Amino acid sequence: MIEKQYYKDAFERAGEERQKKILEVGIEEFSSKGYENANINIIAQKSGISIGLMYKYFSTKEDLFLTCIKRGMDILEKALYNIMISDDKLLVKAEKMIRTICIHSKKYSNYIKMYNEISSAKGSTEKMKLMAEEIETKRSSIYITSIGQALAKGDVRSDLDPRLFAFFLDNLLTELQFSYTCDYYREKFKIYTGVDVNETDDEQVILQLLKFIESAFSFGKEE
Amino acid sequence: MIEKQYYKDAFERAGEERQKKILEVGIEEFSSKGYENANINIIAQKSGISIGLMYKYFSTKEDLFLTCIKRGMDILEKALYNIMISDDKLLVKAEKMIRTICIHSKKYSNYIKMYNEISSAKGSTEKMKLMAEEIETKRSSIYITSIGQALAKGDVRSDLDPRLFAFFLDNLLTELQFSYTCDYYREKFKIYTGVDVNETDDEQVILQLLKFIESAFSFGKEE
Amino acid sequence: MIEKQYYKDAFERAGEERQKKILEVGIEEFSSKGYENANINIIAQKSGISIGLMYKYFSTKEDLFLTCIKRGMDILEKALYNIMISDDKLLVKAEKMIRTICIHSKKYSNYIKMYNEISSAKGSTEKMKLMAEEIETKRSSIYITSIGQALAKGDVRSDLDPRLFAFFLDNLLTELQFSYTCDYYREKFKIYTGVDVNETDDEQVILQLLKFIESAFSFGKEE
Amino acid sequence: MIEKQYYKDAFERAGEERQKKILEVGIEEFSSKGYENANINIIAQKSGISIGLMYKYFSTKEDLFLTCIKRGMDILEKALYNIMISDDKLLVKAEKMIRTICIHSKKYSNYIKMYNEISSAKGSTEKMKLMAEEIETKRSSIYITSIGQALAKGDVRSDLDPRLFAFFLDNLLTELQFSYTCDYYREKFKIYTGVDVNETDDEQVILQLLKFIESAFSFGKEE
DNA sequence: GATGAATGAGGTTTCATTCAT
DNA sequence: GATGAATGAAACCTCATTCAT
Repeated sequence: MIEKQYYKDAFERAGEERQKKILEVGIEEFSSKGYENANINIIAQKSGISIGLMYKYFSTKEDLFLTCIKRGMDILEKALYNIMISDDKLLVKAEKMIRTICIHSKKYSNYIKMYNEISSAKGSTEKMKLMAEEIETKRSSIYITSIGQALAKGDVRSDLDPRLFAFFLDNLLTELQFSYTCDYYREKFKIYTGVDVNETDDEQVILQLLKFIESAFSFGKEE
Repeated sequence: MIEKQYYKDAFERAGEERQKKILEVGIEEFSSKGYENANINIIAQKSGISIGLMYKYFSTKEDLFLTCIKRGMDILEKALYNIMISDDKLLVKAEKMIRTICIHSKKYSNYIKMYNEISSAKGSTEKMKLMAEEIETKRSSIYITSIGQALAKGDVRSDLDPRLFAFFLDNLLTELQFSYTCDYYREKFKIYTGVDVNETDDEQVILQLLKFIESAFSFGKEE
Repeated sequence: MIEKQYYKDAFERAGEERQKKILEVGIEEFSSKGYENANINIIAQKSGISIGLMYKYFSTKEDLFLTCIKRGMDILEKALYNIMISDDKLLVKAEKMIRTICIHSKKYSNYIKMYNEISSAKGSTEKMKLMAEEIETKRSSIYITSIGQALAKGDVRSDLDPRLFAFFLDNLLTELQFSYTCDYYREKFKIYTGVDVNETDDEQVILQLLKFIESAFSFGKEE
Repeated sequence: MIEKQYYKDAFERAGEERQKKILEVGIEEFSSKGYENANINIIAQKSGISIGLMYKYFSTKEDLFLTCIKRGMDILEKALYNIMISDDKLLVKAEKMIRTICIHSKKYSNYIKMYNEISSAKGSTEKMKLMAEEIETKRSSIYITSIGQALAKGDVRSDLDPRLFAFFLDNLLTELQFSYTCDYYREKFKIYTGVDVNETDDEQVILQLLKFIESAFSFGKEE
């Protein structure tokens, strides 16, 4: 995987302050209105730069969007990465990750919303595919590696396919993220559990999800 | 939950042939271009009716969209419902459902794409919420009831929260649907498993997912 | 002046009940939304008839509008006519008329609003001119005749032009009507007098207007 | 009263030439077709600018309309103001004003038509009310102040209410304006006087109106 | 007489992108 | 580097009127 950049060189030469501002404003705009309804002229204006300069930094609206996504994902990924790098057993890692996601989803809800946005973008361009590749490759390697290690140590059942189990694990965590941040998924969460995600008992959710995952990984494992 | 209709009465009076045509064209347009980029004038044109008449049938673009979604979901739901209504044990039901989803996701990919679209719509209006409520209430009741019955019969571990486990189960199946149909999720699937979803061995995916679910439900269960 | 009808013969053959209903609904729609924004389909619907039948009764939206106007004006004109037919002196008549206008403007505000609407219609068609002719000819004859009689009796100053004075009198009364009913004129009234027309002391307005008119007509008159 | 502006800042930055052109074209369009039937695309085109730029100058069609009105009214108001600022007695001022209105109504007929248009606009928005307030407050202060001064000097009868008399005076002059410019009112004028306003003897109209006003103000005045 | 389905031109407004300065 | 004026295609939605039944 190549670390691709979606901005022009000029953006790198811009001050860090300005970079940060543009991305912050962009993330706010894209996450609240969605890609199609976000207005790049307004993003420029709120960032305190001219629209002309904006196009010196990014070739298209899409590139700005992609750069915002990447920034959001990078921050989130770092948090998850630090957890997974530890020596803990898989299930301890899983627990930490779930807890982190509960906390982070609330704190960085805009990032999750953007991730939700991109995950439903139509007309997957080559750039979008690159983006998916970048984000998901990072994540998947964390999961797959961890499961692989656990498998080698005999910590988990031996008949599981590490890639597919990593996939399922990611699916559950991704949906949990959305449930904490995105309108539709929050509504869905409420319908299933009967309570709004804001007033839910996080511990109960975590406990049950851990049970779900734990058994999936441990079932039939030779002691 | 009230069965809400998003079309005007005039649409009901239109011939079945025409209804079908409009919905087909609409679903194709919405699923391929997304809500924002779909063009209602083109839908009318391709359906062989005037734009004026289109607005006699649906008050707004949103209403047409919602009607398309509902149509798609109803068809899919029926298939799932028939499986869940049987006397099979939970895990047998689960297997049948997973298989059905693999098949249906390919056949009715446009419906899934629309479902993906609505699940990331911004500015969730009251109507969108109603839609979510309708779709998810139906689905959740299938899962929750089934798990509840299994619980009563002692077929599954006794310490699980039926609502949350239903939620997790739905999460896994939803993501599987998307993986079979939506660009971003297909890319993601490929990254995790290493193969394109079109060329993957469905049996392997099904087998592994069943293992994942089976253990989650059965772990620690008293024999 | 020819008494022109703007409806088709079929409208005459329709039951009185229906005629009344259509006109009532039309007046409500036109006076509240204005000519351009009024919707003839809605008028038909609210009147309980089909749009097709509506066009059997009236050739165009304009004709329906004109018929509504006429109906409104006829009712109002009758009230004024009865006052003017009396034996009273001009100024007594004037007082009665002013009082009537205050009362009627409130009761039949929709008629006045339509009159205001037509008086600013653009692109004066031949029909509009006919309408103006009909309404204004009736009114003017009342004023001109009355002033003429007063002139003959020596009740008013001899150097006035009865037609122009009738014109000025009508101007004052027309504006008073509007002040009691139409948004813009109400605002204007408030600005000049300092109080909302709804909370104003009608007697003070009447008294002052009478003074204004009385002197205009009587000044320098030989006793 | 606050001097409100209905255009965006960008309009101010546009060259004076362009501003003038847009307003001229707008006034022509609005006054000839009325607000509803005026076409903002055509105004842009005739002004030699793109529709996009038009919307950089004015947020909505309504704002463009309001700006046109204001421009028209400002010019006219200045003319009236200069007359009223003089040392002349009230009746001399009145005569000058009437003469000015006769001349100006012909020269700036489009402005009067727009004023007529706004005075019958339905659904008076907050902006429309502000407009009314601005225009009428200026005018009323001219009349009320002048009458007040005349009252103080004993030039007019002492038992008149200056605000209401100002109101009546304005009513007469407003109707005169309309009679010289607006279709319906012209028709009405013809019906009352028997001659078309274009072929009428202005002097006779002025003379009679002055008589009407003069007596109203002077009647019973202590010599 | 009565219905109401059907038409389609037309108008307001938005916004990504360019380019002269 | 920086500005922001300018473009114009494109989309949603309305409604007077017709006509087959």
